[in-house]
Amino acid sequence: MKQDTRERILEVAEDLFIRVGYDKVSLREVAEQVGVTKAALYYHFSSKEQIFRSLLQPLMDAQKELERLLDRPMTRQIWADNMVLFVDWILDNRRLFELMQTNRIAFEALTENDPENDARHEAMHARFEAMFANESVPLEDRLRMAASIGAVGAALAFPAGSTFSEIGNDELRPLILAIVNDVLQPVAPLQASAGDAD
Amino acid sequence: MKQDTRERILEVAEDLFIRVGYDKVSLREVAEQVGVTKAALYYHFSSKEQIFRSLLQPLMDAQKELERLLDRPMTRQIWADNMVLFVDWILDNRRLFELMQTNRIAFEALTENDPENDARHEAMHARFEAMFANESVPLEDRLRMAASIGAVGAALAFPAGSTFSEIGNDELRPLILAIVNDVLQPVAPLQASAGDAD
DNA sequence: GTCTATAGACTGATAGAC
DNA sequence: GTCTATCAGTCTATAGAC
Repeated sequence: MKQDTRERILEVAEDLFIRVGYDKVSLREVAEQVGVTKAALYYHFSSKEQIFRSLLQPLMDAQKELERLLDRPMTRQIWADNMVLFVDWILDNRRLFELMQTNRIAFEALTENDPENDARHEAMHARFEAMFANESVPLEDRLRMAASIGAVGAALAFPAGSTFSEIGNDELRPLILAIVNDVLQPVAPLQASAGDAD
Repeated sequence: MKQDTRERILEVAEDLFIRVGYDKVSLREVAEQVGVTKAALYYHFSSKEQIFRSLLQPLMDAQKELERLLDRPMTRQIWADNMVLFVDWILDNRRLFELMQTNRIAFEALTENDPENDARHEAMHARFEAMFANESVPLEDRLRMAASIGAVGAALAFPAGSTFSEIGNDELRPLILAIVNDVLQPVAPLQASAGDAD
């Protein structure tokens, strides 16, 4: 029953960071809920930031893949292909995605202090901005690309409470892909969403 | 040139809250950038929270209207009508919307301390949750309603920098309404987006 | 209206006993 | 590995002079 303390810390921290917010959560609060003292936390992690970083590690890893995807010429069709991968990743990391959504600013500040990932993260930001500002792509297309991300985000972690959190991935996936398909309206329908259009 | 100090405080605070985050911004930082001392801030506002609250006041006011809209039976068509109003409101309050998006948690915590608006805000939350959990409405429809909000949000305040902030409302409005239309696929096309479908 | 100075309450983090 | 005790730093907010 008494699992590894390190993992209990991560669980409690993730829960509090999502519900209360990273900045507002004190280590005293985390320690209390885990059932140890603050000092015990510092045995397992070198800082509060390290706890946050540990939680976000899978996201940092996925960033490398994302970088590769953003390197292709951006058309609606290619973007639609990317979105399928994006949706699948999010479905496999729903809590993590929620953590990132509710602590966007703290997450950004994090990478700025990270000498290793900072360059990569900043490059990714620049790539996004360049993509959305690229006037050789119709404004409508760029808007639809941005909107498709937002649509997926809201479906999986709606601002006002995680409303669809009890719906299973198998049920959500085709519905979300169909929505993405409708937003992007690519030439060919997305896999798994064929025949789903209205 | 030297406008009212009170307004300069609000401007600087809004900018910093959006870029740095409400929790991370200290009043010392705000005062410095305004060109006064912390104490001067307290002459104009009773607390840090009051500054935030002043910035969010238009949003609190809009909440009453929102409440009315959510009180109708929820079909895709009605939701589509609501979204037109929602898009128009956001287009008229883009900075404010950005402030709310980047400080979602701080915003939520705010209303919890507000005896007047707390009941209203909580009721609105409950209404949203009930709406998205209402199993008499097809899951697909509920997902599309949530997604339409996210799509609009991302188009107007994308996580990675406010990318479309230099595009004018007149240009954005029909494009965004067309996207909403595609997400919701109501029986009749939305106004202003007719003939825009693929 | 704005200042200097400071109170009072946290916070993240460390030292050292067990 | 976990504890008690404590430090140094930062924050919001206030008191009182000008």
